Amino acid sequence: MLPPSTRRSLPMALLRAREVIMAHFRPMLARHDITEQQWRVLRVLAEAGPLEATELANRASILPPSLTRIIKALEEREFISRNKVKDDGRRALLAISPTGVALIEELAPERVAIYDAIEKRYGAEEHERLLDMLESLIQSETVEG
Amino acid sequence: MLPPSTRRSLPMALLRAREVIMAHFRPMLARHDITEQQWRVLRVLAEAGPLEATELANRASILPPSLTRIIKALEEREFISRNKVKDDGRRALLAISPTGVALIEELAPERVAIYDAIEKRYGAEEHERLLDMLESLIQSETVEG
DNA sequence: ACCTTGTAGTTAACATGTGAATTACATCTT
DNA sequence: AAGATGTAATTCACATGTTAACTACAAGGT
Repeated sequence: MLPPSTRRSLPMALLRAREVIMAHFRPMLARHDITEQQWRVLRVLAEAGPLEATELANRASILPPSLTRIIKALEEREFISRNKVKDDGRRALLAISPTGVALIEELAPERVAIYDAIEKRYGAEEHERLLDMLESLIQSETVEG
Repeated sequence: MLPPSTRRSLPMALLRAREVIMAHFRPMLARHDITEQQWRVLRVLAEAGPLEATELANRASILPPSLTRIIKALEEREFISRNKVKDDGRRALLAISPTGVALIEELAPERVAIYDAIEKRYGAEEHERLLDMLESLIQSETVEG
C-alpha cells in the first residue's frame, strides 16, 4: 500500500483538528494568564479531587517533567496545594485551592458556550460519534499495544 | 449544558489519540535521529516539491518560529536546500535534497507497515471514516471561523 | 542490618509551541 | 522620490514535549 500523503494521514488530521478546536479556547485562557496545560491540570483536580502527581499526569495527559514545572507555577499562584502523604516520603497529594475553584467556575460559562458553538457548527450527533471513534481508536492502541 | 468532563472532551480525545498513534512512529524516528516535525517537513517537500516557508509551514502545520529552527537544522544536515527567489528578497524556495529523499525512501517500508498495523487493529473502514470526520470537523471550523 | 530492586518525582538538555516584537523587503500612495 | 502600509521571515522570551539521567524513598531478599 502507498504511504499516506500528508494531506490524509491520521497524525496530521488529529493535529489539525486539535488546532482548530483549541484556537477557540486560547483567547479565554490568555485573558486569565493561564496556559492550556495549567487549565487541564486544574480541571482534572476540580473533577477528581486530590491526586498524586503520577495519577494527575496520566489523567491530564502531561508528562512527568512538564507536570513538575506546571505544579510549581500553579503553586506559586496558589491555585493548588500539596500535602505530603504520611507513610511514604515520596508521594504528595495535590489539591485545587478555593482560588483555583473560583477560576474554574468563572470560566465555566464561556467554556460551555464555546463547546456549544463547536457542536452547533459540526453537528451534535457527529460530535458524539467522533468522540466514540476516538475513544475506540485509543482503546485499540492501548489494550493490545 | 454541563461542561464536558476531562474524560470526554474533544481536545483531550484528540490529544490522546495522537499520542497513541505517534508512539508507534517514535522509535523509527529516533533511530534516524530525526524529530517528528523534521520528518513532517521532509515529507511535505518530498510530496509537493519546492515550497516557500509560509506555504511549507501551513502544509506541515508548524508555526513560523519553529519552522525557522527546523529549516536551520535540516540545512546543516543537508537534507534540504534553500534558493532565494528572484524579484523578492524576502522569499526563498525550500527543496528536499537527494539525501533527504533517500531518508524518506529508506523509512517508507517501515512507515507503511506501521500504518497497516494501526489500520488492522482499528479497522480499515473505521479508519477511513475517522479521517473523513476529522476533515469535516476541520472544515467546519476553518470555513466559518 | 545490608544489598538489590522497584517506584515517585525531579533535574538536565535540547526541540518545539506560542505570542509579541523586530528586521528586511515590497508595494501603494501621494 | 519619500512616507505609509503590508508581507515574509526571523528573533525573543517563556512554557511545554521528550528522553535520559538522577535523587529520594520504599519494599524484599539474604
